[in-house]
Amino acid sequence: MTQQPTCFSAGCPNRALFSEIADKWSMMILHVLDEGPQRFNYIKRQLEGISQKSLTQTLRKLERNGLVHREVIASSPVAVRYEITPLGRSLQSPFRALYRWTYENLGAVETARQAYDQRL
Amino acid sequence: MTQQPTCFSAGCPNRALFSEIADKWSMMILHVLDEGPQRFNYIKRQLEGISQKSLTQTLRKLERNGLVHREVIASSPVAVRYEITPLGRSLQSPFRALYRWTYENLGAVETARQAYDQRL
DNA sequence: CCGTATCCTATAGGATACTG
DNA sequence: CAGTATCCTATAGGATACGG
Repeated sequence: MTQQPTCFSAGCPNRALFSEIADKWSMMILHVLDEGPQRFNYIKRQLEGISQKSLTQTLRKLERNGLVHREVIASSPVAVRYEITPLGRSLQSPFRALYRWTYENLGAVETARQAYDQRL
Repeated sequence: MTQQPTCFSAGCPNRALFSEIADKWSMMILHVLDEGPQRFNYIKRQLEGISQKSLTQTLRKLERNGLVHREVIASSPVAVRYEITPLGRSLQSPFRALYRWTYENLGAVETARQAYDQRL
């Protein structure tokens, strides 16, 4: 254990939380909601390739973890607003740092892949 | 598309790279290798709960993406050294930022979960 | 010691159909 | 519109056995 607290044990709640949080859809949804509150189908249209089921599941997970607020507006037909919470907002900068890394280093990674694949 | 480049299309290589990179085991392996080059079974002992198969797969993926260097030392029995590359090192700070977030906000997340679960 | 090969199971997640 | 319910498949990943 170093002074920077890290945790490798199987039952570690941080490890579990990391697994829940660091997935593609969560990151993309929070990014969409960063612009402002949005409705279910608007989010769905932004995320090419997501199924309705996956979107619902991911939104529920985000809501349960306190990263997104869900508000039902009683109209006909019903409308639902999803809004990022302050806690969710605080997760943006780590996410952006990771995204920026992929953006800046994609070329290096692809070069490495070609080198690896040609050594076969 | 905002000025901060992000990409939501299904075929986006950044999106794929993010999915490959942002997993629990990759993050933990890079952290272990941050101390210095290590051997297969040492890494395995650090990561409670990982199977040999998963460790091999993840190490290969890291190697292919240029984040880890694998060196076979011809002895008997054979030894293998895994070493983090400069590219791998550059990924550490985004990872640490994400880990730090889980560490600092675990309490808030757990509170949110209790509130959510009691509204049923 | 460091794997590969095989089998097996659990889970994620797409497609589709239906509802308040 | 915003889901829920069901089915179905693909993939991840553990357990085990064996090999260089």
